[in-house]
Amino acid sequence: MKTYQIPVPTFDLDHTLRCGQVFRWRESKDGWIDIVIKAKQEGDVLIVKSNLDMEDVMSYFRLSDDLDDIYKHISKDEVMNEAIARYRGMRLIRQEPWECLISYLCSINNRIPQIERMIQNLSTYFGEEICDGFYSFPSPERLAEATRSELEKCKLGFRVDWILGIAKKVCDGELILNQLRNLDYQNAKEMLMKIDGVGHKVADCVLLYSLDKLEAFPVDVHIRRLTQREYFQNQEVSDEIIREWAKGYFGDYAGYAQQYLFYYERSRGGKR
DNA sequence: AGCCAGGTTGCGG
DNA sequence: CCGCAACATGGC
Repeated sequence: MKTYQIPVPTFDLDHTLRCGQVFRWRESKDGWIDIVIKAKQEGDVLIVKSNLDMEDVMSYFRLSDDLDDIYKHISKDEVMNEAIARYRGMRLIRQEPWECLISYLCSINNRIPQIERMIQNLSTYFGEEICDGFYSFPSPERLAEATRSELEKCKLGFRVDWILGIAKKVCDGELILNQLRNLDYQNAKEMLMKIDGVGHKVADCVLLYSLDKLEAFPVDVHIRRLTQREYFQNQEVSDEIIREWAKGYFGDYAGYAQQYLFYYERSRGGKR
């Protein structure tokens, strides 16, 4: 276990881990913990304990993203400015694509606590025990050799066959997720959407959260509700219209805008 | 009890 | 291209 103290100019660990993009981090008395990483923030310093190299930690938290420049690009209106003011320092996280894909398949027509439970179940049933009580996310190989009824124990619902199918594709080399990084956004999205169970939303999530496509703008119920209310005068417009609008309105960093708006919309509970 | 949740698919128009 | 229901699970 190595310890890093990383100076971070514009960064907020709490917002970054609470905004709904990752599903395995837990908050404890002394900071945050994932399977192999512990992290806490003291002022402008991020303190990390992990076996990872420093550069991997920097990469994971996207500490090289120029947030102030990104804010300049997406600060288009009062709604966006309010979201930025509230969550200043929130960064996207660069996730591992395989885990990201399965995680967002679990997100389909689901709630966050249950998504977290499914991922926890998958890990304890099919992952490897790293240290007592902590299990890694299962490998594609391990999931591909699982039976349907074994997977059903994880309470995945109708997602079981999709997940099995994807695991097999990855094992066969038919789907090489990291390769999609080399394609542009449109082409990578087309490839992802050939996968059974992957539509626009899941594809955009995987592209944004794990494949560095910052223009991806995942449209889910919350983003749809907020966008129609704040930008379309309560008109009902299709998701395709919303995606096209976001691309033109927010530009290359639409994905960052999406994350701020998503968190903003989800945490305005009760406030009309 | 019925509706909804970080949707997708397959169907009929 | 559009809208629509079904899909498994669980919380309110």
